Amino acid sequence: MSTHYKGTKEEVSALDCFIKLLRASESVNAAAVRQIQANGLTESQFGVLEALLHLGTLNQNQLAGKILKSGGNITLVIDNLLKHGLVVKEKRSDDRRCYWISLSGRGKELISRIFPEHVRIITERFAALDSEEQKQLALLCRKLGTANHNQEEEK
Amino acid sequence: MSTHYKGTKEEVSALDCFIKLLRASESVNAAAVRQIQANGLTESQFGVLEALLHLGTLNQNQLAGKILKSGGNITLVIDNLLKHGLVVKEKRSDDRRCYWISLSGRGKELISRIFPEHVRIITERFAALDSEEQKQLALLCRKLGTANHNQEEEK
DNA sequence: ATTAAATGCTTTAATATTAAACTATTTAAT
DNA sequence: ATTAAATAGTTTAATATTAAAGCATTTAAT
Repeated sequence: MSTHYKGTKEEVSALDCFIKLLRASESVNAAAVRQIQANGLTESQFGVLEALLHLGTLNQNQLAGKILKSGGNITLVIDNLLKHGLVVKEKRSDDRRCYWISLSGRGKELISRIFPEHVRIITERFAALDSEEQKQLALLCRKLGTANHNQEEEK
Repeated sequence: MSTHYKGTKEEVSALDCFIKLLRASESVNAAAVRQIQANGLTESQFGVLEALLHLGTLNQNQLAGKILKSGGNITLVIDNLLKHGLVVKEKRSDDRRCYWISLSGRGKELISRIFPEHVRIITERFAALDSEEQKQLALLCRKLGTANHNQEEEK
């Protein structure tokens, strides 16, 4: 995480790139998180509501995958959303190990109101890059993400 | 955070780019975190040790800035590093509000051993991009981060 | 010199997160 | 049909994180 490290050309380049990647994503994300918290939600709660809005009813396992959190954590996140009356949890009849999680009326109202604002904030931040640059950035990130994903699988 | 959102061209492009940026940095970071944890450190502890290795003695405030965590949190992180005998904490004589935090012998030995491996892991992941692509990615990220940084200041 | 504000750090309380052990249920193998 | 393995979710214990309030010290204003 430093620009002071003496290594090979490849290492210096990769490390430098990594730091800038982290900083950029942290920086944009910070703006998003501020808005999310201003609306009384945690990042995880927002992630769950957003997934339910755009993908419809899901079970907890699927939600855990979507927001990259552990199963145990999802139990608590859903629990808190239930307390706030933002989601509905129903035991499935066809597989009684699972629950259907979906948006309540209030939940749908909330996330439908917040999400466009969320998009606006992200879009504002990305205005620093023109359309072509965004396309390039997305491509490079995908290349990096995909390559890494494959490496995970190999193990 | 969805590819299902119907918005303007700008919004769809920004959102898509944002998701890929997040995924890419999460993906590379995950590999780094695995190694850090395998060595019995938390991400924050690693960040502090790394800062001390490359920047020398710092006070807690400076460390908080480096690893982007709250002051209260640094107190605990340093405390835990002290317990493991990896850092040294000395009250400054010229400003008795501050402490000098520096690496202990063991701490220096540990981070000096771990860091090159850390670099190797990052470099491996970034091998998915050639030198020119890395330069482009770094540039785009810097542009994004810098722009955002400015927006923070404005408020 | 005195006082007010700022700074550096700690403590506390609330919340989030994970890993691991656990229960209940379903699927697959024989 | 019985049993073993896999899957979905919960609980628990340990740790991390933050925000806010507090203490000690330094700096700046008068």
